[in-house]
Order: sequence, then C-alpha cells, then structure tokens
Amino acid sequence: MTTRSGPPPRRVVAVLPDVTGIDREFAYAVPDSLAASVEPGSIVRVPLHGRKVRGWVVAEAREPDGYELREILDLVSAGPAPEIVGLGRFGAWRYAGRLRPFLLAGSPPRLVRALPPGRPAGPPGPEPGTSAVAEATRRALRSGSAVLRLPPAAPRLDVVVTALAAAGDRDALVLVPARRDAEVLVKRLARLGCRVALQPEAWAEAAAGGCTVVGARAAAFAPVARLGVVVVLDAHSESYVEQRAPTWDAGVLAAERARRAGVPCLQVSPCPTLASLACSALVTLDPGSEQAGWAAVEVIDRCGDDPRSGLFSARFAEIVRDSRRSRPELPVVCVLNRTGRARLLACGACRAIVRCERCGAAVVELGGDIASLHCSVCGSSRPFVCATCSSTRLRRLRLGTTRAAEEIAALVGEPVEEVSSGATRTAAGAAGVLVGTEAVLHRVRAASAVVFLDFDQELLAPRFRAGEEALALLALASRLVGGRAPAAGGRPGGPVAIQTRIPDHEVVRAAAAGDPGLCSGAEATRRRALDLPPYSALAVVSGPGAEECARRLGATPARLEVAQLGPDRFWVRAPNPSLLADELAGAGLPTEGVRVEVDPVRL
DNA sequence: CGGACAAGCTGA
DNA sequence: CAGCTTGTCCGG
Repeated sequence: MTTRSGPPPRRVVAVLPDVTGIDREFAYAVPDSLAASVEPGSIVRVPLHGRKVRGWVVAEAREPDGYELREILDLVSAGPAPEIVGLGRFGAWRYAGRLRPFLLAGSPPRLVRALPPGRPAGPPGPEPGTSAVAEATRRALRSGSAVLRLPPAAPRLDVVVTALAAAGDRDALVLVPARRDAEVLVKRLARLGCRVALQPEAWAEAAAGGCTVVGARAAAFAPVARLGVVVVLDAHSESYVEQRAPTWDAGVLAAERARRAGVPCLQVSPCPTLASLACSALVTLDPGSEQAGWAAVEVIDRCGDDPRSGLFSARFAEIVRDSRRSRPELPVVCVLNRTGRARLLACGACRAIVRCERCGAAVVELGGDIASLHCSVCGSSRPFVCATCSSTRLRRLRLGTTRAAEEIAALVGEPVEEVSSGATRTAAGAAGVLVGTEAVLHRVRAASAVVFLDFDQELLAPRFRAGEEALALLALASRLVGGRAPAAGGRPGGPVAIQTRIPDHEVVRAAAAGDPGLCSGAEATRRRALDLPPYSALAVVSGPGAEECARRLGATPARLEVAQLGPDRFWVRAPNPSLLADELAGAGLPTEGVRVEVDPVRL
C-alpha cells in the first residue's frame, strides 16, 4: 500500500439504511455541498446496491481502505439527535433487536427541512402550588430518579406542573400510556398557559425547544431541545411496552434517557410495578391521603354461594340499582373478562360438557343472533345441540359478556350495553349500565360504580404478573369512580365492587385498604423465592429457529437457564437484564425465523 | 429488503 | 439446453 497523494481528506459518515432486513451501517462520503447541513441523526438518501434508499447518519466515520466510497445523494430531513441514536443503541442491546425500529420511533412523521427558530424558555408556567401532591413531587424530584406512588384519584396535573416549575428554563418530557391521554394533557397544559408539543406531530417544535413535550410510548425517543426532567404517568401501564419485537418498554428507556442526561425521572403510578421499585426510590403521600384517593372497595365474598347460583349476587343487583338512583348521569360499569355468550356449556339432559366433535376441546357460544357453538381450537362451528344426546337444552356454565348483558338487563330492568374491544366507540356510555371485558374501563371517563363480576379470573390468571395486573385494574376502576374521600366540596366516589371467592387475597386487601404496599411486599417475597423478575431477567424465544437459539444460549458459559414452554417456544433466564442482553447479543443468534421477547409481559 | 447470480427443475 | 423457479449472498 502506497501513501495516497490524491484526494484531499473529506468527511465520511456511517449510515444505517432505512430498509427492513439490513442491520448494517455503511460508510459514505459527504459531498461539500452537504457538509454544513449533514449531522449525526440526519436522514439522508444514499446509493446502495444499485438502489437509492433512505438512511440515518449514525456516526462520524473514517476513510476506509480497500474500496472507493460513494457519496450521500441528498439531505432528506432532520432526524434523531445523537443522544437519541445513543438511546436507540441502548434499546437495541437491551431488547435484543435492531437499531432501525428505535430510530424510526425517534424520527419525524413528516419531513423536516429546517427546524423552526429556537425559542427561549417558554412563558413562566403556572404556580405549582402547595398541595400534598405537589409537595410529594418536589420530594421525589430531589431524590433524582424516583417512583412516585399516588392514589388513582390524585391530580396528576399537579405533578406535571410541579415538575415543569422544577425544570426551570429547561424542557420537560411527559409520557402517558395512550394517545388519548396525551391529547387531554396537552389541552389542560395549554389552558394553563404552557407551550406544549404533542408527539409525534409537533416533532419539529419539540426539537426547537421552549416547550413541554407530551406523547405516548414512542415519545420516549422524541426530540427535546434542553431536557430538564422526564415524567412517566401511570408508569405501570402495559401500553408502554411495544408488543412487536423488539418489545421495548418506554418506562425503562425514559429512565435510561434521564440517567444519561443527568436529569430526574419520575415514574408516577398508583400501583408501581416491582420492576420499577427495584431500581428507584419510592416516594408516597401520607397513608391517610393515599387511602382517600382510592375508591371505597366493597368485597362481595361469594365463598358461601352455591357455585350454580350464577354470576350475579344479590348484593350486585342492589349496587347497580343504588348507583343508578344516586348518580343517574354516570354509567355503572361491569367488567367480565370473557367475551361471547358462554365460554363453557353443559348439556341439560345428559350433563356432559359440550365439546368439539372434531378435536374434543370445549366449545364456546359466541355473541350474535343465531345460537351456534364454536371451537376456538380447530375453528369449526356447529348448531346449538349436544353432540352426545342431541338435546338443545344446554346450560351456560361460564357466562361471557354478551349473555351477562342480557341477564343484567333482565335483572335491573333497564337497557344494558355490551362494550366490546372490537366495536366502534360510538354508543359507548349511552346506556346506564355497561358490560364488557376490561376494555370497557378504557371507554368511559367516569362511572357511578364499577363491578368486577368474576375477579378470581384476574387474581388466578396463570401469569407471573397476574397480581400486578389485577391491582392495576382496581386502580383504573378507582379512578373512574373517584376517591372515597375527595377534597372539600367534592362528592365521595361510588363503589368499586369485587365479586370473589378469595376475599383475603392481598390484591383485594391492598385496594380495599388503599395501600398498594400490602401487595408489593408479598409479591416481592414470592418473586424472590421463584427467582422471577425483577430478581432475574427473562426472555422468550419463539419461532422455527427457536430450538437452535435455545441450544446455543444453553451452551454459553454464563449462568443462563433455558427451558421449553411449547413447540418452538423457550424461555431464557439470566441473573439480570444486562447479562441477558449481553448473552443474547453475543450468542450470534439467527435473525430470521426467531422472535426474541425480552421482559415478556405475559408468561 | 431486493437485485445478481448460481444451481436445480422441466419439457421437447 | 433455453427458460423458469428457488436459494444464497451482499450492499460502502
């Protein structure tokens, strides 16, 4: 190799193409015409393999030897700033995925040719006030990264306003579980005179600075000109977890982002997950105030009831009638996590459980006008008759929401609406009584009462996070009815009623006492004993290539535990997330035919 | 991903 | 053996 005397040194950058299936960075020369405008994060157009593709400039690079570089063709748009690319790299490592999905989350939805002029700090925000919530928020901010446990009825706007004030002339990033929540929060902050950038559409405004950045999961990667504080509202929500692989958790990445920026991060929740408690200090209100912000919980103990007495206790009917009378303007919400008319039937004549003729699985009766039976295992349908004795008298053993709605309507003598997750939201809330799966709790803004018709199904769900998920449902229900003892002038909220045969379950007791700590203690003990997260880290590997992956992961020198869950489905356990990520990255796993789910929500 | 190119399959 | 499908490789 001889010393080159030819071209003068030129700028070279690494570009990650925005193409599914290419997880490699390529070096390109920056032409002089673009040298001033191309920067790390820029979205550019480059020639690749005879095509012209988009990509992200992810780093500065060096002139290679051995081949001639091609030049960047165009600057397409502003893109994720270097610290966001860095956060994306962390996400790709932590969740064993590619960088591309993270950079997509951090990119503007439409091209941004130039940022709007940078603005000075926004107008002075509203006074944070001296409420107990504001005071607790200040305490949490002082401890840096903290879990702020506030009861369901606590005013979360106070938290945001206090955090904004504490951030001074820096900008805040506020995450909420759903798009809808973001819109509501943006309206309220705007009404208080705050400048707000709703993500993802106000990407450019957020990048320019001088405003509070509000958005859902993907906003963990939103641009924030001068980050001063990160607030994650309802941090326990499963909406923060991306369901497609890589299954990243916006709460985890938001905390990492804050840590890297050296600013505080508040994880605000009525029922913090053990995972969040494991890595942050806990700040709470005084026990009295916390209890007051949870609903009055009524436990309907069904232990003594005959199992054949059905889904509706006498007390249930009273609660519905009382609530309709005292708060006719608000709906009564009934939750039952089973869709259709019945999930289990028995023949009234020969008493056999009604099963599928083809595969033997129990059949279900779906909603709809014509009574028919459907097998959810093999997909076959047949008429509403017993296959053994041809009787048409079938008894519904486990009701679904459709039949429950019909029976409640008869019981209380007024129209009942079934709210299903698939249906349009048009009429939701029109009827006085709503019945649905837990999705119904997300369809209304307020309720006079919430009744869980079969809460044992939540308490006993075969998932290691069942307890946390059940408490989250009770917290959501509490918020819809309001706290048991609101501030002066307010009316106490209606009841949250729980029909159960496990009345002393810690989740039920925690909600009834308005003290989630009753739950986390017991849960922590159990998780530690079983070596489950947060005391270990889990991943689920599935797909045609899963067996090969499992074999390789089991052969690593680290203390990885691998077990089979089903055909082409394995779980992998490591002592902690960092070790798990290192092993998943180092094992050289095939990327095709394998889905890796780090921190699985359902297991 | 999608183009290039090689190796395999088919039919007269 | 042309003409087509299928597989594997690679991109700066």
